[in-house]
Amino acid sequence: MQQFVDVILPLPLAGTYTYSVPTEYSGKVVAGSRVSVPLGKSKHYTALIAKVHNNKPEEYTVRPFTELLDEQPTVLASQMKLWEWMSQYYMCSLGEIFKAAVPQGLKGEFRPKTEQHIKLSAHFGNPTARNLIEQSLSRAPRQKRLLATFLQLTEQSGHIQRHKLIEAAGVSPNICKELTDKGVFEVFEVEVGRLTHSDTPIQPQHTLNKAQQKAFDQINESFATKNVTLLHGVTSAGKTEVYIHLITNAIKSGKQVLYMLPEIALTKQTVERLRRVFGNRIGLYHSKFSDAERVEIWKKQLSDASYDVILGVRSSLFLPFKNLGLIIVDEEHESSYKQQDPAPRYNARNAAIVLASQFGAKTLLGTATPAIESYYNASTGKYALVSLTERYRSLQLPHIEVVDIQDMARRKRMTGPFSDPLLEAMDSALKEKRQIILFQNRRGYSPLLECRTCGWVPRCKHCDVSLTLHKSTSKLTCHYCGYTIPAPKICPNCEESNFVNLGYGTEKIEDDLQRIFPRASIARMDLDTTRTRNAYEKIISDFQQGNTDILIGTQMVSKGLDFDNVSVVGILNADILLNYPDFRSTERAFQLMAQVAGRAGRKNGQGMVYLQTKQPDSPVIPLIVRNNYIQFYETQLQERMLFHYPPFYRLVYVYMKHRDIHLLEEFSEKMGHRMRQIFDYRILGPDLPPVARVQQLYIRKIVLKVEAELSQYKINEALQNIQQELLADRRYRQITMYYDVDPL
DNA sequence: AGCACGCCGACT
DNA sequence: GTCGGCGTGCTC
Repeated sequence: MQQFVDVILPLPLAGTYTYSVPTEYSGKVVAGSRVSVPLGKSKHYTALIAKVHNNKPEEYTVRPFTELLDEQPTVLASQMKLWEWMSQYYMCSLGEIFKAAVPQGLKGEFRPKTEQHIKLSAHFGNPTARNLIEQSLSRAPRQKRLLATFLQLTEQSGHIQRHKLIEAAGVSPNICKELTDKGVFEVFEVEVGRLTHSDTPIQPQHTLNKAQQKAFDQINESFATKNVTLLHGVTSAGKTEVYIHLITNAIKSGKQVLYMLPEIALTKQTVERLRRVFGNRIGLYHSKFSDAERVEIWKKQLSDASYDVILGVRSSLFLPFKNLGLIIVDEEHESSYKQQDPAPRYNARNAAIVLASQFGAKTLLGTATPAIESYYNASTGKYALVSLTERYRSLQLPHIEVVDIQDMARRKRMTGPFSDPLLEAMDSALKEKRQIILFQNRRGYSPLLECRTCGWVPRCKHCDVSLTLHKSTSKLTCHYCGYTIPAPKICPNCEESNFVNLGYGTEKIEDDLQRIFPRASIARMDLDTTRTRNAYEKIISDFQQGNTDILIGTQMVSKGLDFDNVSVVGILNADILLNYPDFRSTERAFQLMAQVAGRAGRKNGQGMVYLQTKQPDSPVIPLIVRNNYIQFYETQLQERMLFHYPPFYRLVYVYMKHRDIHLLEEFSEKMGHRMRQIFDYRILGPDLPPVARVQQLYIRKIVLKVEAELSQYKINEALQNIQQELLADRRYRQITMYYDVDPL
């Protein structure tokens, strides 16, 4: 009988596509195997078989697939089960999950990962191209813009990733093709990534101290009755040691373990600690790994010699497992477990719990500052709760001093962003050869450049935000889309040269500090200084070895770094965190400040934390000072209940994007109206999101708040029906819509 | 996503 | 009339 396969394509297409099975492959195809399929006139893709069947589709002529690429499935049935749950719950296509889950090397046509880059054609010098802009492209504004963007972005390198160029110019890919067809651009492929390996000799594991042993026992006990356990352990309580013992147990009973960490906590330190115990039985999965290595790990997981332990980031939960027994989600409160863009917009912590339950495995969530939702689940008995309150080797918690910077400024006791008490503490720390960490949640030099004469502020031309000055490169950059222009010398509005830098980014803080402490060695850790994996490791190891006295950073400095010699931590401006316009701002501020504070006072006495703020009376401040999580949790829970937020209500954000603001407004109003008919008071908006325009596209957002006990399945179904209904109108076809379920 | 098709405005 | 830019819609 003629066989057919429904396949998932690595494209943002809603459903599956059906191909016939060529006779040579009949009986050999199974779900999870990859096939090469033709699509459209000349394209070929690597697709994944979702289903094998005998039902011939009647509405169109079926084409046969070209080649079966696997003898054995590349994606196991257990993985597909997770994908299906994810696609339903997070309202995204299987294709989008396929794209995110499977390394490029398994999707592409067997060749190593390449990127398409654009350069000017050989006979086109830069001057010729500029000429072209002026003259022959005068009737093609889109192509002109693309070429201008190209010239601007490739001043030094001469080439750029095709995708990035198209995005930066905000044009459709067609425009790029046209310039290529014309012979202005040339496309060439750049290979990316190669793998590395390291070996650490195996050492016996440490024994647990009394408190750790107690927590270990309680966790094992809890697993008898609960599927999920929350380990609430103060910073430096040695949670990792407890994890190691749990992992050892699981391996002994023949099970696999997935140990997840947020990206920035997965440092060399953690890896080496685990390698010392588990040697080659542990596999790493990190987003900065080359694709070749990721393919290798994937294949190893499919083989009989799969790793016992996978230590990895968010996406590691997509790896093949055959016999999963335990998932550990460390720093479970971390927002980086939530993928924001692109789809699938999933929360890896929650998806891990689903994955574990599909295997009949247990999940352990660990953190010093649990997410409100997680602690709520623990207190209602949905999760078990285990506390670890004693710091390892009885380290003292740091003393936190709140500094009112408004009052300090009035009394002339501020030097730029630094208060006198902080400077004095830093001065004596430096004299004692102790180290300092300064935290400022803003990168760049200055978030706002303003003309003193006329008040002009440079703004991104694609997005609805002001540009941040980066002094080291003399450029203004948009932190949303990356749009970059040279910093102006005179104001384009009034032609005066009278700029003032308002606010402080990490770069300016580094600058100012070097002037105050000229002999101190200062390092900065933020997105700009850690573009490559090596740069990141170098900053950390330099600091650890004492080569750096002061480390300035964004939230990167708050995570999983164990430094023994830090005696002073400065939180330069808590107000940026506290004033964030969002229902989670207090939670985030508490978590971040508690984590940053936890970096101080590791050895030799008590550390000091200086918490600078203009709002010393904010109710969350004393809770941070006393490290009182429980009270913080209770006040937050009250607010969440009062204002209908998680964990009592579930949120779904509905986003709509389009180039034409009028069409978008009309559509979003209709959408809001239709949603209200079904969900009534649970609908807010449509509204403008905080950044209402990104890369030439206008954005509107509708918020859906539903009682947590209502059926998530039915809600998603209703939403999708409304979408289908409204997009049936041809005029709205071009509007992009997507959902963010359980947003952060 | 990427490509072909076809509408429409500009210019010989 | 024709050329070419660029939006639209389809791909099993």
